[in-house]
Amino acid sequence: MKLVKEIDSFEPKDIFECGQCFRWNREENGSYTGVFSDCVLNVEKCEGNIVFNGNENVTEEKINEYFDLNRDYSKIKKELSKVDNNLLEATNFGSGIRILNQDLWETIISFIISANNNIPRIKGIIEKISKKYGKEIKFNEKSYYEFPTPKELSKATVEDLKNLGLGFRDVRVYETTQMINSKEFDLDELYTLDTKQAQEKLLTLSGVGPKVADCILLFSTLKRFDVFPIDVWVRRVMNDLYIHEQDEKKLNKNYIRKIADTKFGTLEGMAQQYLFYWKREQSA
DNA sequence: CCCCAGGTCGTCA
DNA sequence: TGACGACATGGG
Repeated sequence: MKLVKEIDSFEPKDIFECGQCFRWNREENGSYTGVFSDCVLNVEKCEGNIVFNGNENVTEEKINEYFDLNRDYSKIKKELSKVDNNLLEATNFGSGIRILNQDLWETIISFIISANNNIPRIKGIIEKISKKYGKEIKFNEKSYYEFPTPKELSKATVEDLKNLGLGFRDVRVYETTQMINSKEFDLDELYTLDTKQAQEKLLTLSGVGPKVADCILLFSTLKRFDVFPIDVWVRRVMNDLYIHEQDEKKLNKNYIRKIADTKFGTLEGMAQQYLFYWKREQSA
């Protein structure tokens, strides 16, 4: 299928390289190709329009949902840019960011793998998992692979996972997969909980701590903006911009979170993403 | 050889 | 609670 849309606040590079997703890759012409659910899709910006080119499973409805097209990002940026000059600059820099509605299960496993890891390697591991345990999809003569279902991934032993290069995360991915596949952990229940409760429930999964839980809440279909994932980059940018005191407070996550709460309010998750992308691209 | 990467977990005070 | 080291792997 092919679809052309005029969309405000939509820049492929900003969306796919702001750290929220791991299955999108840049093509030579600057477009991006990726896989979500059973869809393979190429996204390109041409003279202000967004061109979507995908396999037969892609529909406009799925695109609207996945790319969060029913949300007014101009309004969010306007709101955040009123906070201070830092956010003004950060939202201008990443003005084409949209927070994707990614599959909850896939997001959980992806961010467990992200722990103490770097983005290129995270992408490589997820690709290997998909290739080995997910269904093949053909698109333009090439093979792509769906991210495996819990049932499909539950066939992987700890040893299998280790061989894919997961490092010390092999046991955690294994245990969490078993918990979800057996329904001991109910994914659907998360949607019924408020953010705080959902956070606590996510923490019961193996390999999910505060940072990973917040990323899951922010980047999946759970879509909570009232979280503030703190990793090394966010800590760095928050220290640089807002904390000019002793080293003790600089290292304190709760202190950073409190500043984020009071400054950014219920949009703190969005603020985090603009700041993360801004800071990381600058030092790249 | 070092250090680092979208941290979590177990342990110990 | 809060600090601290271990934990695999690959790239710079």
